[in-house]
Amino acid sequence: MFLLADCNNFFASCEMVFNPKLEQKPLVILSNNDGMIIARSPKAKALGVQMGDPAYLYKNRADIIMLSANFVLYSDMSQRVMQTLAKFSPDIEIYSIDEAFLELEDRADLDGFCKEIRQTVKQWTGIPVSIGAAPTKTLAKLASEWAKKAGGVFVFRNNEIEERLAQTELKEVWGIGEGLSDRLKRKGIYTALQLIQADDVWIQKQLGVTGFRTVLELRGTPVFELSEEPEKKKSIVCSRSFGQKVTELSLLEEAVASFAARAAEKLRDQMSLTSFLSVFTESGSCHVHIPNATSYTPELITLAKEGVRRLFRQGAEYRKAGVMLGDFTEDRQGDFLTPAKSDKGEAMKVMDAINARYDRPKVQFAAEGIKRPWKSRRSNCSPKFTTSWNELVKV
DNA sequence: TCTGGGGTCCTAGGACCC
DNA sequence: TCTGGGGTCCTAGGACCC
Repeated sequence: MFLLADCNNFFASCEMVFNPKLEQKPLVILSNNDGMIIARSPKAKALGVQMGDPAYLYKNRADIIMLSANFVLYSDMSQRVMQTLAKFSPDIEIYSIDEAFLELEDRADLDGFCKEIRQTVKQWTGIPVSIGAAPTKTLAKLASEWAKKAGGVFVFRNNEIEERLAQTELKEVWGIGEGLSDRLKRKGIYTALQLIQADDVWIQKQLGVTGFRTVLELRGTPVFELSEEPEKKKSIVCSRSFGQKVTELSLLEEAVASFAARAAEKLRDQMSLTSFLSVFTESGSCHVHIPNATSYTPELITLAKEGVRRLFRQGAEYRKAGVMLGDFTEDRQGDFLTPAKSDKGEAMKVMDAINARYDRPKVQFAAEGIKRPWKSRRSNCSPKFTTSWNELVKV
């Protein structure tokens, strides 16, 4: 059986753990730059606040608490939840910041086991989770949604498929988004049950092979396996909206240098080298092939700055920019002109180690800027309760 | 007059996920 | 006036190979 453990209102729940007064209030968490709503507490949902709503819609609502996103806190809390879940099965796939699949043998008391998991996560971390259990990952995803209305746990076996799927709308299904859902509706398919009863060839034609796999899973045939090892990324992006419009080239250079440095950190973290860099703004992009694959921040900063100089137009107002890395390798293909050995890698290791160890100020490159007027707005952010000695929760 | 059959790689765009 | 930041996979079509 596959279990999907899904944290309820995850970002809002993280805030409530350290500030229980928030439990009584409509609470929303804002995206970077405080632009839009990316998480809502139950009370905020009850008021009709939608995911993705722009923040300004609620600016004058004194009853709604709005917090800037505190991703440092959320990812630390996520790790605690995942470590707790891993105690219950060695076969665990961390699917996203707030979801994990577990795979285990079916058992008569599976319902009780799921309740125990839920209880333990709540007690050890403070985070409420919903758990769905089913013979396939796609059905487990559905079950976890039903769990939210069934006391937190829902165990789902093959003999209930028809009955349940008859009441399941297409867009609730993992892998079927709004586009495909609308397309199928126009063909007269409204429920998941109608979909799994359709003709195989027809389904493949409408949904492609990915959609067909989803249908097999809905029928109770496992297709998607648990992937326990996090795959290495094939591309890495770092992009941000600016806190204020940027019109000066020097500031735009600072920003992309800083994005390149963050992307390079992620690249070294998965021990890859990149041979492709792209710089982009709202109005265009500039791609560079890198002959000697690298993860050395200064080289990437240089390329990013060159790229943005080519994109820059005097008089234009820039609201966001980003850097993307791609075409990764693990080994450098040497050439006669590049020294085989250098201390570049060691320098990056030391820098990464210092930055991992200390909260702030971080070691950074001068090119990333000091004052950074382009930084995203984060006007109402909670402390880093669990990761900064200066911001520990006070009791 | 009549003209095959089998591949690969790359890219852009679309769809989806959190 | 104000609206994030990441990722993945698949497909079709073009270009090319023998």
